[in-house]
Amino acid sequence: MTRIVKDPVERRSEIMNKASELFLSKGYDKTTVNSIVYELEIAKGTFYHYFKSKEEILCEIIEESVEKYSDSIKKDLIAISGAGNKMQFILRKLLLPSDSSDQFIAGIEDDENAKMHQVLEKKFYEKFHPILVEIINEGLKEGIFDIIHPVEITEMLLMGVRSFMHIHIPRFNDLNYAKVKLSSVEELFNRVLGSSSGKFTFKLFEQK
Amino acid sequence: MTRIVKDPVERRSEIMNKASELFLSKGYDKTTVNSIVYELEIAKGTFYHYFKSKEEILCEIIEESVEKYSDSIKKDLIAISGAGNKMQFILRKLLLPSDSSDQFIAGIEDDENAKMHQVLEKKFYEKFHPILVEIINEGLKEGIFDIIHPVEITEMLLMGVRSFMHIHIPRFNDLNYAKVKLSSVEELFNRVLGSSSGKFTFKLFEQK
DNA sequence: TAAGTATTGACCGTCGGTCGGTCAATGATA
DNA sequence: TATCATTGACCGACCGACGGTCAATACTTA
Repeated sequence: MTRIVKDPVERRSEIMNKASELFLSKGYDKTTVNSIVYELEIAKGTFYHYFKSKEEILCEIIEESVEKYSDSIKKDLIAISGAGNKMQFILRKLLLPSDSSDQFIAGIEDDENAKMHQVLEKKFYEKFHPILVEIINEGLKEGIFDIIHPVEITEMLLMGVRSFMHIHIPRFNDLNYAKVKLSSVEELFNRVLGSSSGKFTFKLFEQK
Repeated sequence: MTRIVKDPVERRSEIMNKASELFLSKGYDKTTVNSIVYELEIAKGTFYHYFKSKEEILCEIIEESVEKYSDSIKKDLIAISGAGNKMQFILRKLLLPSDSSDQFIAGIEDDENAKMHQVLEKKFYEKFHPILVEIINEGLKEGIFDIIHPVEITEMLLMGVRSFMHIHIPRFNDLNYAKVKLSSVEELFNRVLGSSSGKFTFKLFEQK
């Protein structure tokens, strides 16, 4: 029973980091508060001094994760001109896990992680829906998009594409497979945003 | 401790019915196996004689529920001619809770029901995706639809519309609200299926 | 030294799930 | 018809694991 006192800010993030790690490797349900506490060599009471429940720490981890991710994308978007290019950029980001420092976004095993998945998708929607709507409105002003209900249609597209990702991304190392799936997304967005009228065409792949 | 023996088939469905009732009213997580067993006045062992886990009975309930629902829609579809009409019919069914003897489909409170929601959406997708793809292929042959990747795009649309439902249906008693939301779905499908080319136009509302 | 707070870990209630065993119906045997 | 072995529906005390609590305790700071 060696008692170690740390800066509360540090301790708090220490707990969050370990919890993240375990949630990602073993899943939310199968990660027990006891195991978090055991690996950090702290008492259970310490955990509950910083977080009021297991669910709360999950929400905070995901909130932080999604926010960091969306902030970095927002920053990149500033440097891009034109709604068409912005939309293309964000679609690539959403579909290609790429440089993800954030592993939560790319995807988690769905079974036995229902709670985690639910919280993630909700936060994801909250952060990205406004971004997409803004881009679309910009495109409407530019006259390259053509759509009557941008808010609602973006809702459907965003959630649809997320589901699509969860189904298919695990197989994206097969390049032909990935190509067909990404072409489908291209087709969907080109049609829906009215850019098939020729004003703009999405290409999710770089041209060779 | 009065021991009552029943026809196994009857007992089994008795347990499933009570579990359904409780899952819907209190949610999956908050429904304990003990409470199911207590209300039926049977022993816990009896429950586990019929079902190997709490999750198993959830899966069976939802499987049965979704299957019943999709079967009834399939039956109705036979009597409808033309892919356009079929698509319109099925969209209405999916978006308007209507006559739902099946309460699971219409929607369940999402928080604290992550598991239930996950299982439901998966089954829902499995049953309805093939139906939609078939209708679209029919429409392609008829020449009224125009789409390159029907399988993939149907995946995205189906899941997108489901999410959309879960967000908005609770407020569908406000008619103006419902009208805007349904118009959005109309717009989405008209565009995506190429029916904006004039060959077919969806109308989710009856014309006045 | 007093107040405040970070830390401890024994303890709690509840949950899903187990298991040895009971009992009535069934059907073969003599 | 009387006997007995077999089956499987049913029972409920019990279990381990879980998330969560709380009074005591050690450390920091004013």
